[in-house]
Amino acid sequence: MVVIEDILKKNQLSVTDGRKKILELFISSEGALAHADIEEKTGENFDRVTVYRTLNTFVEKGIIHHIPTTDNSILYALCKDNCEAGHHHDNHVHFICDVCNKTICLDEVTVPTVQLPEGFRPSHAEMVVNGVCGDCK
Amino acid sequence: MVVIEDILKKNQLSVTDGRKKILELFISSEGALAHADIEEKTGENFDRVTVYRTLNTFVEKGIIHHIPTTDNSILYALCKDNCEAGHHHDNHVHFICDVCNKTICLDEVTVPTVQLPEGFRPSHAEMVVNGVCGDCK
DNA sequence: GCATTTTTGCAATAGTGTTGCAAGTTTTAA
DNA sequence: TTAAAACTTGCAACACTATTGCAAAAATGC
Repeated sequence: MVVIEDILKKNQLSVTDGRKKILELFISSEGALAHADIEEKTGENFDRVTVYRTLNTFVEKGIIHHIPTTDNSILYALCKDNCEAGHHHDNHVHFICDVCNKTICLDEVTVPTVQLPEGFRPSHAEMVVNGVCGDCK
Repeated sequence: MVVIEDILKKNQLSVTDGRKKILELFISSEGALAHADIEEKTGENFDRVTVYRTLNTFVEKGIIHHIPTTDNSILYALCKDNCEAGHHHDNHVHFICDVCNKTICLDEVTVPTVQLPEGFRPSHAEMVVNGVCGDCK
């Protein structure tokens, strides 16, 4: 797939097998992925360390973003096109399905602003909703 | 302090040095605490395992609750009185100060409901706001 | 194609959380 | 007050997750 190489090149990254494979995984998967998912789905082809480094690189370049979770695991999902290196626009709500356990970016649902107490100034807000997703209902 | 022992007894827990010390810590600290904070602040007096088990016990009994974080660490904070074992009422917004790094429960700010896409049914929502707190402003 | 730059894999290390078990402490109730 | 029962603790061992340094390998630029 040429498209995948282009994404890497556009972000000034060397095109390597590992990066292509991992990026492909993100593109073809609906929900968010954890490090463990990636290791599993890429088979035994890559070193754990390579996966970690690739994920970090992708986050730095703004190709994927970090998703907050309630249960203390790290999840990643593809960024939309308006994300740039070091400046994410991922202010949407994340949804975790209690049934299929997928984490889904609700790109069309933005995090609402809340009224904070006197003296508090917000800079960023995250929201995670649990429940049953459209596929599992 | 007699009050601390009463809290433990009310929750059918044996009164031990470790539990008293850790509960005291929570009561006297403003923000949320991580496992590491507790180990640090209780000195070398307790085993790591004891701290883990005490925290789990407190969560089960509804004395403290789990706070979601963006950065994959586990934080705990005191529950308000209306929390009971197995049934938390901690649906308030949590605030993380970018300056002092404290995590604060905004008990008076409840998590807003958002409009989800067709077919999604929510069961629970968490919200974490970053920014500058009242003390650091 | 060759030199430079970047990435990878390995080994080692650190952090975090859990479990089994024996020893110690707290509770209960006589 | 004391002894048995119940519970908690500390230790050792283990598992999982993540990071770093370094040499070998691959990708890039010319």
